[in-house]
Amino acid sequence: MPHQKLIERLLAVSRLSKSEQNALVGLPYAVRNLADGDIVVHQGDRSSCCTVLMSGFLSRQRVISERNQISAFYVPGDIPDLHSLHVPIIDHDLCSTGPSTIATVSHVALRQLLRDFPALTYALWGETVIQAAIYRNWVENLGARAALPRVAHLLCELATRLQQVGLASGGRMNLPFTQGDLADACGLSTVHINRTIQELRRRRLIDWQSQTLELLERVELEFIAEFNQDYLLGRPSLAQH
Amino acid sequence: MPHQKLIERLLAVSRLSKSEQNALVGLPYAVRNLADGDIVVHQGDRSSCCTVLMSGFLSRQRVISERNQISAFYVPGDIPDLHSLHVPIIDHDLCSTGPSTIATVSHVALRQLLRDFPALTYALWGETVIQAAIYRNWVENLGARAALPRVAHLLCELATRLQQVGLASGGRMNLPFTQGDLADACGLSTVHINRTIQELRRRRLIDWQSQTLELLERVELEFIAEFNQDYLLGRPSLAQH
DNA sequence: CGTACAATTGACGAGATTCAATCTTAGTGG
DNA sequence: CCACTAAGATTGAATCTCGTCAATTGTACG
Repeated sequence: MPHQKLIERLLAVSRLSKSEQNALVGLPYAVRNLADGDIVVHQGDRSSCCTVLMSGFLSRQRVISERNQISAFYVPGDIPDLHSLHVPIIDHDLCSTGPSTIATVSHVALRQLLRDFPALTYALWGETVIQAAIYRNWVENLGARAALPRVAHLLCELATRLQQVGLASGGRMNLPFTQGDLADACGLSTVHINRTIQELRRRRLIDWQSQTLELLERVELEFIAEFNQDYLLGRPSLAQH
Repeated sequence: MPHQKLIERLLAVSRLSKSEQNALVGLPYAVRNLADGDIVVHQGDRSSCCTVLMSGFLSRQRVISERNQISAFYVPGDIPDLHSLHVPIIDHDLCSTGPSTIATVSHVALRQLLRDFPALTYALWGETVIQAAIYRNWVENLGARAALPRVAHLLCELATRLQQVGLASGGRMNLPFTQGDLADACGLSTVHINRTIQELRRRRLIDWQSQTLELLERVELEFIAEFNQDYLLGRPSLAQH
């Protein structure tokens, strides 16, 4: 399987031996470049391979009540359709937000790998556990937070995930999202997202221009968002106590 | 591990050999009875065992922005804290809604079992995949649907999950939830939940009294909710084509 | 330099919240 | 068996957050 970012992520979450890492690296894969808006997998497709995001961003989206709802963003190192190994019918569009690069690995090859290295099964299960925790936090975000803390929470999450794979330092990151994308993810209208972002700017909490987002007052922002990064760390045990 | 409902669920999702089923059944466990409102696991606890819900309902909840947000309901056969095997620090309260019975299985015993029967690792991973799909649907529900379809969708989901374990037939089920519980799950106020339920009653879509919910016009209700049960089935492949 | 798309702004409306009161129901003790 | 109590369900009124509509401005790209 490709790419150091995935290995980085998995190592952050699980302990993998050198041979397991090598087996991952040795997986056959195909690389594909995507442009903004390209759809990787369509809703209804039957999938026979998994996708590893190598660079850029993907989003999972589906039209609900005539509204395009984004239910997940993916950053490099993520495997957005890992679940297709269990449930091959895809029920969302997976699409590139900004240009991106992906690698695809066939289910067949992946299953063989997991048979040979059971610890990898466990490690990938751990990936699913973290993805579930992210969804859970989105549920809370959409269910309980007003617009400002809701947007703040999403930005904190993205910043932390990008940091984990070395794509954000000092709170600065490249983010090719439009305000419409944010609106679709936060369950708000573009108009209201616009006003919310302006408010975040006015309070000097963020700086966002020409696809570069900078979190200016990280502590204050995380306070407003009630953000706690523990759910993104596979091993909070190391961060605690 | 205890209980036929879990086996039923796992069999619905994965193929398990007799010996694997027997190994599951043979796991040592402790049974506990809970009263309404009892907390199984507290936010912040370090968990050393997993919980299998045998009867009744559990809910996962946490206070977000001074609001109690429920991010999941669990029905018999579910393992609400399966993820604690990977991330032992629990970041939500898990509490009994109505009386319930649970069985606890130590992580140690479970890990040993998974070492002996790799197929069970895969099967439990599949459980996590389904739980993630449920979260994803909640994200969409909270992000995109107005109150009426939102409540309808939740009721359809619960009915389907209860059906899977034989606890709902003909759309009738025992449901010990208060309107406040629904409100916490749907991200709405109790007042608005009340009005929404009245509207569902007025349209003769549901009948709900003395803890018994009946879905009267299932097709119509699912249409309003845009509900599709595929995400709850581990093997949509069998339901399709 | 025009075109298309994203961002911004203002005015208005609707869905949902809040507050507060009342009604209903189930459980309790006398 | 019934009054008493507490929790849940219901109702009305006022309010507010956020959505919709529609127009305008800004910006990247050919």
